[in-house]
Amino acid sequence: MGASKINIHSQKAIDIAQVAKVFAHPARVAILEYISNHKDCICGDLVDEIGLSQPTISQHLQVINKAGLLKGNFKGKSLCYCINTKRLLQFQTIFNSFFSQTNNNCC
Amino acid sequence: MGASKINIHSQKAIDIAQVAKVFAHPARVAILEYISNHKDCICGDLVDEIGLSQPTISQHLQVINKAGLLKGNFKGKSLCYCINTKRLLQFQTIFNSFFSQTNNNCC
DNA sequence: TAGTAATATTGCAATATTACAATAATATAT
DNA sequence: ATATATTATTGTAATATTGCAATATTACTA
Repeated sequence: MGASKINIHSQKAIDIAQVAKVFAHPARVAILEYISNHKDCICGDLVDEIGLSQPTISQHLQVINKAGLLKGNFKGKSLCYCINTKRLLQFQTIFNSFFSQTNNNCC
Repeated sequence: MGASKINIHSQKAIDIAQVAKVFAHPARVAILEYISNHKDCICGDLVDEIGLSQPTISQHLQVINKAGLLKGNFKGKSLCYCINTKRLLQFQTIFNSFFSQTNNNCC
């Protein structure tokens, strides 16, 4: 019982849900916005900017990264988080195809 | 402490996250697809189609409904669930504006 | 007004997510 | 190599989500 009975769903539905989950938390939305608005890639101050602790930010970054949305130098002192533009476009495509397929009206 | 520290985020980020949450579960994606693919609005067999119990489907429908994505006759025997096209388009607009704003590349 | 057929609500259990303190790991500079 | 500055990981607690059984509600019909 309980949560997560995902094995009964189609792969397509699972994929869409997984993409949506990345954006399903305000912190991750804010992180993505901040990164994209700072071309100098000084991303260490996400903690100050967003107001969550460093481990929490790191966790959210991991979620974003696992979804393939990050690019850059991930290690050391002068690291650099950037948006993976190609992947983001894929996400947009997935969403828009879902939207256009769903945009019927029967009543 | 623990979860939900949403008061620190911008309204915009919260809005996007809330929209995303609707699509962040395969069952809800499947429900939306099923409804949109059945113009006759015979939606009572969502339970059989998706493989979750009636209360669970009802809960997911409630989430979708609270987001404003449903239209139709919600009560009685011959009810009818339909997609609220206008609202869905709003969702699409919100997502696409987020995508286009975020689609930078600094590396 | 019962009876029927459908969805909604409630209560509860299991899992997932979120958040942070403490610690570990990594790369740079001295 | 050691110190420093940064991010990642681990452990733990709290909240949120998911799912179903049991029950309530709702509208239609005879």
